[in-house]
Amino acid sequence: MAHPHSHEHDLIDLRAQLRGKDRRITKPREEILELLGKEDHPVTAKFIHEKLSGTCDLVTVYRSLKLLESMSLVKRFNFGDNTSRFELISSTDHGHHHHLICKACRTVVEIDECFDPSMESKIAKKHGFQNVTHELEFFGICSSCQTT
Amino acid sequence: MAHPHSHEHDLIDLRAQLRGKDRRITKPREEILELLGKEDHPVTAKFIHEKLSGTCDLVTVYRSLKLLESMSLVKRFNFGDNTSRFELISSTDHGHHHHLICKACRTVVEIDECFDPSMESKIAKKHGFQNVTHELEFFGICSSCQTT
DNA sequence: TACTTATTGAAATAAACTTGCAATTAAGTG
DNA sequence: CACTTAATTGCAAGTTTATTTCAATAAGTA
Repeated sequence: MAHPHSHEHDLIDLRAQLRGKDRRITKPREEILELLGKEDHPVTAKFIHEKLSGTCDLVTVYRSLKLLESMSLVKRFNFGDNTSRFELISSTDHGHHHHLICKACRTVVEIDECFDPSMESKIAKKHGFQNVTHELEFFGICSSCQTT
Repeated sequence: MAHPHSHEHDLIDLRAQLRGKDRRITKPREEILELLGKEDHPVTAKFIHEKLSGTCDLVTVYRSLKLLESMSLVKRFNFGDNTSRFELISSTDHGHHHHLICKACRTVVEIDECFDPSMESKIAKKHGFQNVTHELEFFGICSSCQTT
């Protein structure tokens, strides 16, 4: 699920959301958004820092990602290796989609399928929770790693 | 979802699986299994170490959990805070169930519902993956944290 | 341009987890 | 039961990921 030119759109979103909030449009924030716009899968802060090769500090990457996440421009994922991965929230699915991850080589495939949303509201009602969302990831062995 | 006396059963499993494998039944391993048998929800290595209060080192807890996980006696979960949590695999559901976590107070509720398993095989076939499993967790705001 | 203050970089700190190695101990054998 | 052997443990040190502190920098504004 590529995001062809969505990063342009996200830069507009960034400017719009920052305006009048005592926040600033900075080079690192723009660069991180632009880079995420070119990536097809969630990437780590370290990966972003390496790709940006010295234009800003790793600390700034962490801070920027946290900000972009709080602005709902970026979504944080967890693939079970205790490392956060980040993906641009696309306007088409509002960041809601899932992944299929190869347990051997860590290849990631984007998944469009999701289950019946009524399950979520059912669970919310049953346990008295509000704003119930879910995180769903699939794990398996990809075709190239099946060579036994 | 409590595990009333299942820890006894798991001690038997532990002994059975270790026997003849150049592995040993040790006090820390037994104690960790017993403790997990009394817990209703996934707990962190740190939590286990504190509960065991000095009977063994935190390093041993990490190592034991890794072993128990590899023996399929314990399952590792990830609730998005970059910390592994561990739960005894119950004989009834083979460790497959999900959780509803309060984003505010981190309270955990066990969930029995799951989606149609055909979705998994459909995804496996579509992308040429084998042994496809999934991790699904729900997040929301629990009733006591809704006081706005 | 000058001012104000959000943001950055660098170093220090924190938290989760792993590794190396000597000391300990489980479990088989005589 | 004592003896032997190697798996396991504890402790210290090391990794990795992420956060905090604070002086220096730079974005937005008058």
